Amino acid sequence: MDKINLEEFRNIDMNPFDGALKLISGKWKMNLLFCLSEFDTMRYGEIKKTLGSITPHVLSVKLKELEANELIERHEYPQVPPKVEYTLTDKGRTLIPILRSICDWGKEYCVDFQDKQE
Amino acid sequence: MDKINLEEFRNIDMNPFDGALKLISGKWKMNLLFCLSEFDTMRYGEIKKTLGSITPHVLSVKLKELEANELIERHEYPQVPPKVEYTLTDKGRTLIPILRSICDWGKEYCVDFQDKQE
DNA sequence: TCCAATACTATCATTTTTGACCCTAGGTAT
DNA sequence: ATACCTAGGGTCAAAAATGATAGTATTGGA
Repeated sequence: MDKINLEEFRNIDMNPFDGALKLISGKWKMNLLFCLSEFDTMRYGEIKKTLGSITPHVLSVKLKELEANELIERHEYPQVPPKVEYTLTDKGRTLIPILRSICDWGKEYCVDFQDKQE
Repeated sequence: MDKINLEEFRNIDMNPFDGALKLISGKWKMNLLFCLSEFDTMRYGEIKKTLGSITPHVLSVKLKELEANELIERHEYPQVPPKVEYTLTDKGRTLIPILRSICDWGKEYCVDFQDKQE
């Protein structure tokens, strides 16, 4: 009787949210962005070293995706051995506050993660 | 000659960042949190409807993960047909600013995603 | 001549994530 | 008696993401 029309009970536009996620979600992507937000310029090898367990393949795939989405830039120096530097673009830099706040949140709520492994 | 020790060129503590990601990354998870941040209380069916393409199985898996991490709470009403409501916990609510800023970022930088499909 | 250095690529293998589909409980309305 | 309602669970299957491993190019130096 007092049944409401469930077809339109309430709605939300997830598009901008999904759109953002499409660019920044996926393993390693946010880590890469965070790295570059902390250290303006990094070479391929430095990133790899900093992330530790990422494989070269995955790293280059992710770097390419981020570059395709214009969040990072690739600067190649014509020398041997090769030297390639990565930086955030202006668009990428607008993510810095978000990345920082995620890190801060982690500091507050995920500190004891390591030690809790029994 | 001027070779530096690459073993310690620079360092960063990714732990809090990774810790945070561990709780909120993965498909659907942020969407769920975002949903619940927009609508304080939602029933299982409402969430499913709002997210559209999520399957019941995946939805319940994700809800459980978020609950296990104390980001959301499950309130079950002893009635038939069943009624279960989900809300953010206090801890989960601390994510709201982050979720909102991601959405805002998406509005600014990912608006034309839909139309650009040719 | 051969090795070192760097930033990758290519080719699989594997893991992780996601989805399809059907099933259940147990009051209520028909 | 029986279909209906909701919030899932169970069991595969499929797809997507990630990983392992080895290899390439170039040039200066031992």
